[in-house]
Amino acid sequence: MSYKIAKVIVDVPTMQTDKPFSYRIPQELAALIQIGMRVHVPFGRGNRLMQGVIVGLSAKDEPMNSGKALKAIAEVLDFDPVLTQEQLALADAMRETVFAYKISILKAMLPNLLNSSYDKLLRTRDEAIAAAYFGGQYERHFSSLDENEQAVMMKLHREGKISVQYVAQSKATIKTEKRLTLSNQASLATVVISTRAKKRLAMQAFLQKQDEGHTWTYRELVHLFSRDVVQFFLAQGILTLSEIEVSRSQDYFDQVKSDVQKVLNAEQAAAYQAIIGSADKPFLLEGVTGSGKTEVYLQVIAEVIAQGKTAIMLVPEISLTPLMTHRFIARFGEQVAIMHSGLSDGEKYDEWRKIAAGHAKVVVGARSAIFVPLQNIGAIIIDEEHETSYKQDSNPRYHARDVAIWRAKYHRAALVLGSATPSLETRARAQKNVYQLLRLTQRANAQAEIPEVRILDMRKHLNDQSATFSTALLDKISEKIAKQEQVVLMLNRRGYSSFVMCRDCGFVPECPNCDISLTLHMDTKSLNCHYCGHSEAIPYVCPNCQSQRIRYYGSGTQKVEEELATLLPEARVLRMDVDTTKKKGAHERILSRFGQGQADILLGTQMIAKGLDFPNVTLVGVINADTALNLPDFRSSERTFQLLTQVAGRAGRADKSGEVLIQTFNPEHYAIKLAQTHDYESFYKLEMAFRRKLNYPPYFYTVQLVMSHQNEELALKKSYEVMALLKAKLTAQARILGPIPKPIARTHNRYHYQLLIKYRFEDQLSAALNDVLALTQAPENKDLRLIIDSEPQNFM
DNA sequence: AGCACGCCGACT
DNA sequence: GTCGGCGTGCTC
Repeated sequence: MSYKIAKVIVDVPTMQTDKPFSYRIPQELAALIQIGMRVHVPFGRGNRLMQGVIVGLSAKDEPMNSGKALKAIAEVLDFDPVLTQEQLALADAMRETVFAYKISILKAMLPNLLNSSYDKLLRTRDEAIAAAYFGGQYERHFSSLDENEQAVMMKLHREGKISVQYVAQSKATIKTEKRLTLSNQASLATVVISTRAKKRLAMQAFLQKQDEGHTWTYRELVHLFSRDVVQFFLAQGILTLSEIEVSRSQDYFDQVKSDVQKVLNAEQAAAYQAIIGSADKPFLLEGVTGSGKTEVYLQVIAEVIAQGKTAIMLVPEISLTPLMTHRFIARFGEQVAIMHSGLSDGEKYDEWRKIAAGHAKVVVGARSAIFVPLQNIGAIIIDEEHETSYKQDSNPRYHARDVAIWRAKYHRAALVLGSATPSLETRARAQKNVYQLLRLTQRANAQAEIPEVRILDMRKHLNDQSATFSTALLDKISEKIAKQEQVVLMLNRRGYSSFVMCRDCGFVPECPNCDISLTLHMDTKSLNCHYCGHSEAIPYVCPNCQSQRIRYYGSGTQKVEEELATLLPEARVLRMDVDTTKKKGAHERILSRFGQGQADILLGTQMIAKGLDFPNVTLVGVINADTALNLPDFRSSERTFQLLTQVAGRAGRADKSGEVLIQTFNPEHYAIKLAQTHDYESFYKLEMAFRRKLNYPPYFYTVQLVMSHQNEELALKKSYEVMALLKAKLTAQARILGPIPKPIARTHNRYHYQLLIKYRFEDQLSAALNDVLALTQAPENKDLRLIIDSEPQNFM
């Protein structure tokens, strides 16, 4: 059977184009085309070429465009489908729950490089134009012209003097590596080298010991000797240069020693048996810090691979350090593919190709790795299941956990959600037996005791010299340093960022478009708005009081670092935050320096709470436990509890016992008190009671709607309209909160109002939300923007 | 998104 | 009279 019509979703993310369009399949392409391939199709009146994805094929040949002849597919971009049938089915399912356009969902499943960028290729036959604008050529890419020239081109096009062809540039490239081969060892001895050229002589001696045909990477030899010396032997014809295709991620397999399975304790073994035994329902693996969850994951994956299946392992982005990935590589070698945001687009593409080709059996990655095109999945594991980074906070607003549930069902794979402090939603499902609860209550390393946690009431420990440090914490730090032990200090970053402040009048520069202070960017020496990108110079004189004492406080951590330097001048401090870890590999460098004892104190934000394990750390200090508690978010207690519990687990993991000091202004708060005793189950019960009383998740589902408009009154007025529409459509049991202004009420010069729907059973919800969408599509609401976020994780 | 169609103001 | 401003609506 040959297909004549293809259903194509085009890359135009709007409500009106969010449906398949029918295209005729030309005879010559009929044999090539398959569902899941990318194509270029002429779209719109101008027939500009758009990228699209084939989601269906049909053998019917009657035109389906209300009488008009169908346009034909212009080009097929792939030799093999880039989206599997499973992924297309998943996209259909996501469409129902995630309010996003189909094309946005499909694009989220593909590596960026496959979303080609568009350019226009200009052609002319007019020699004068060719000489004037195209440098004597008859073709020129539109994007290579400057703005003025582009305007001229548009005019010439209107006059018919040049033709325009749309070209989609595939950004996908394949990386090569330079290699050097010892190809003429015989003449090595006869090469004339001055006795003063020590490096050349050294390399000559080195090469004489090697066999003919031995190959090194160019980098390797240059590193060993120097570029000039290598070039010398290359010029002498002793070495020859070649280039081979490499995967950009190859290098991380070097240096990793392979590793064998550890013996599981009774609890771990029971969990392992349960997980490999059945895939009827998802598992919640609730295990205290250090209980060896990772070893359970590793052995589950090993079993899955032994059965000829594959596995996905999700970890939060900030945990995805080499330290972590090495454990997987050490166990599974080159069967592992790593996907994280630190990779360049090219590297991600290489990993994706490796997975699509079936060369990877295990994928370790952050949120988006849940979409990888693995076949025959046997297990999906989500570590630190409670992390909010599993929910994407831009379109499509999916939760990796929900996608995982869908995929696990599709493949009949085991799904494991692991955490020391599960999200209430997940823990509640385990309560109701929707998930099977597995517990690990003992530390895998039996000698490592749970550290003692002390709470410091900052109201009683006020320190004359510092608002940040209580004397108790400072004394403890000095004590540890004197004993040559190490200290980790954590600053709860929420509520802090780098900013400029006048020390005389307290003036803080704010964004003219958004209600937020400008953040400092030392790399560009400017003040930038985190939301709208507004940028201005750093002031040297306070615009408010003309004082010259206007200084910057880097990130909160930078400010604390300065304070530490005056309070404890003898301490060597390493700072780890977004500023110091921006560069690739910086994260690891800081940690390895700390691990080698090059500093006494590691000062950082949330990121230090994750999985690090230094035997010499005997004190963990939390500088401000409560800044997150007062945020307008019903999950703030949960977040605080999770963070404190996690960071407390960082102390005393080996033979030395650890201490944890938590500074707070809310010492009586249950989230802090229960974190002190590592009592997740009590916290769960207490927090559930609050959620029940206030009708929040997990008792109720939530949907957040954010309306924004340049005009504040209109934003509010439209919000009320939306609310009225929802009220009319939904049952009386649904609660609608708001509209209230967002905590940052204005960004991009737009005012944001939010509504929160809390509901239990609303079969009309989807219809109601679609009505809201339709309302915002009306011409008079052109300037109104709407975001629909199902189960929002952040209310800021 | 981007492009054509269409309906109003400042020019030869 | 016409050129061109950008508001509106549609794209197989």
